[in-house]
Amino acid sequence: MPMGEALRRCPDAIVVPCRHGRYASVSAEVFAIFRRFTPLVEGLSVDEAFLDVTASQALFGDGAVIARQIKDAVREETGLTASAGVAPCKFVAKIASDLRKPDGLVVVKVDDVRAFLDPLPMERMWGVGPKAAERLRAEHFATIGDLARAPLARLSSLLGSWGADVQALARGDDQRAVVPGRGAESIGAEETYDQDLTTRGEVERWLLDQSARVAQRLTKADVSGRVVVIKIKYADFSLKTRRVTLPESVRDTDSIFEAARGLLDRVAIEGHRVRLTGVSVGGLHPGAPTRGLFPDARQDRRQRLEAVVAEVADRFGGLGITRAALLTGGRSRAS
DNA sequence: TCTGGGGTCCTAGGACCC
DNA sequence: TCTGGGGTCCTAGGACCC
Repeated sequence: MPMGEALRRCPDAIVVPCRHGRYASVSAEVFAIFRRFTPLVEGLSVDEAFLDVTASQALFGDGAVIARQIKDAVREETGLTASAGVAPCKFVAKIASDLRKPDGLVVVKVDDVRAFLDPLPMERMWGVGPKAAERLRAEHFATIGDLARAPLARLSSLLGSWGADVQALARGDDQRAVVPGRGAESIGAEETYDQDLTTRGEVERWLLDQSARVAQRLTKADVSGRVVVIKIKYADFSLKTRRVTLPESVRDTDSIFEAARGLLDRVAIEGHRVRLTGVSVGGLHPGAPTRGLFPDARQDRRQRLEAVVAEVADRFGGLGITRAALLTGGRSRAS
């Protein structure tokens, strides 16, 4: 729930700030442990990854042995428990790892895949969320086995072109390879406000703040992007997104904010109650922008300014340096 | 119960070009 | 001058995941 609501209900609550930097560094330690066993590590999120250990078994033992070693190393070196699933394909491994959290280890051998999947509720499947589950349930589907056995035409009429993929997965047929080193495809910042924003000025101030944070993260990750997206959620939770593809990629606060402000002309603000705003940059590629929207000298200064701001934030936490426009008379964040 | 913040992927329609 | 198919890019929205 929004922090404001939590504190209303629980005025004596102790609020502990998130430590994203800490989570990132522990995540790096854990991923480094994974890479001791195979270079084929595909990160899924900060705390989850696929490992292809097919070629590592001669060195370390079979999948179950490797999973045990990784769990032990993670516990010894970071103090964290980890859950693992060992299976012939990604889809089954993912389900297996979810089954006995925390500190679980579930092994599914090739010949046991169908027997393992069949009785599980279909909601266990990756990609079957509340909406799809509701539709399937109405047609009396309940387990993954039901999906595996259904006439394909029936699944296709319910799920469209996705039906065939779902059935293949339900039968344990997943040919997808483990693809290491996939970087982020977009980087964004957003906030839900404790009190709705009602004026364009307030919304712009937050978009500037969010643009600055995105610029910092882009700079730190050494990537730039051409697509700028804004997100506006109203008090009734309806959502609007507007995006623009720029002629050149960007990564500095001013360029991102200028694009965001332009997009703001295309959504209604005055007279509406805005509960959330967000800015993100996609279409990412490695490195600084090759050519900027501004003359070189100016672009160059912006780049250097952005690098310094990122470094200060890195050393002192949060926005060590910020813009004067962000310091005056605004409303506080919900969390 | 009403709803964090960070993402990914897919679809459908429109513009544009050859 | 009109028509059509195919490809690509862009945009908005939705479902889903951690």
